Amino acid sequence: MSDETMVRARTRRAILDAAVLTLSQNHGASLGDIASCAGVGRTTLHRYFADRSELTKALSKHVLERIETATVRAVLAEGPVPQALERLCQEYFELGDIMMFMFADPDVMGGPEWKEPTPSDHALLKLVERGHSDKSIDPEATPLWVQQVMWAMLFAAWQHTRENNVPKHQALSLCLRSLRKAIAA
Amino acid sequence: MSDETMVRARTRRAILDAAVLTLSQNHGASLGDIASCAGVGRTTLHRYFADRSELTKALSKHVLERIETATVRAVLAEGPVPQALERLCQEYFELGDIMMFMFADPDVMGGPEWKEPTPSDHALLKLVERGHSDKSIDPEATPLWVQQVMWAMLFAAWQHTRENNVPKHQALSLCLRSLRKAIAA
DNA sequence: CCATAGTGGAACAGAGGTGTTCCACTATGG
DNA sequence: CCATAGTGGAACACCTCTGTTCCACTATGG
Repeated sequence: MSDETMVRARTRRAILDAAVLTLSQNHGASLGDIASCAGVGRTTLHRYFADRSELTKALSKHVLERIETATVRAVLAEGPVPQALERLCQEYFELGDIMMFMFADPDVMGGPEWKEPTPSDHALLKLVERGHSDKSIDPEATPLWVQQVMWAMLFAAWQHTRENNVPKHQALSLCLRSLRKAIAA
Repeated sequence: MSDETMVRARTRRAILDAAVLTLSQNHGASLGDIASCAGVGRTTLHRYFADRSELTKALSKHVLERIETATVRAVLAEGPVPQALERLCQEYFELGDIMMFMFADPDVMGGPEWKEPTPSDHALLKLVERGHSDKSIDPEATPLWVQQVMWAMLFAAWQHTRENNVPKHQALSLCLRSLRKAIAA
């Protein structure tokens, strides 16, 4: 796994990134579309991922990893709860294509690793509980609901930039403001 | 168009409803899937909609109509702004499959009638402006952003019932509460 | 220089969806 | 009763995507 050549690692990464980008725009894209988006022959794609299901599996793992590292970077355990949640949103907002890809292609989130809570889920759970303790989060808002609302708001922000040609920073600003108010005590 | 037999009108409606239901769950469903979900032969489906693009077109129109009637029922011009928005959310929430279908199948929203603002869009625009006038809506929240957030919250609520087995009334209650707070002044 | 890793393209068979035609069946109003 | 509207299913050719095989090409380190 990790004893791959530099070249192979780079190609592998290029294919995964291209898959995210292509599928985020066109859910029904063919493997040929993905390959050419990655600047790679379809044959080469099959050398790295034998069939579509394997690509999907790797893609799922790839997305999870990106989310995990983004969550870690937000250091949710530190500072006031509202600010921590804001940092998390900013990190997730940066993921961009990854996010829209998740919404556009629900099949990828069908694996067993998406059913059970990830470390990210746990970190957010703890954060919300902390917010309940120090009265900074609406007691009616359960951790699961906060999570749903956060992703929905991020989706809204990206959609806002796409459809209404709003600059990213402005969309993010609106997103953070609305989310903060929505779940405030 | 309107001089259809009762039988044909019923079958046509059954196919459209089945298409919404099927495609909301499985974006890549085949025409055969849709036909059998409607309790109809694939041949019959082709009698009503020559090819897939015609079905998509009719589906787009169907969805728009459902949204329009829901908007009308919310009588946005009457009563306090927050309550009016709440009524709108409740009406949209009732659409259920229609909503999730829209998010699951962006292709349907690609037609020209989705680019330019619909009567529903206009009604919501006026409502938000009224909310700005009487200080009941956050002045930073533009009509377009309010719209994005509303749909995102509705999506979150439906997702919340699907994934977390939360009763619909509870999800709707959370949705209304969070939306109200998010865009309040 | 050359052995090897990495790649692209052509070609193939298989699977599944699509659109069409044709025929047999059922129900319903005149 | 029977003519007609409405339907379902089988069969068909067509298309696209898929997964695979095979061969020729390029680059790079020893």
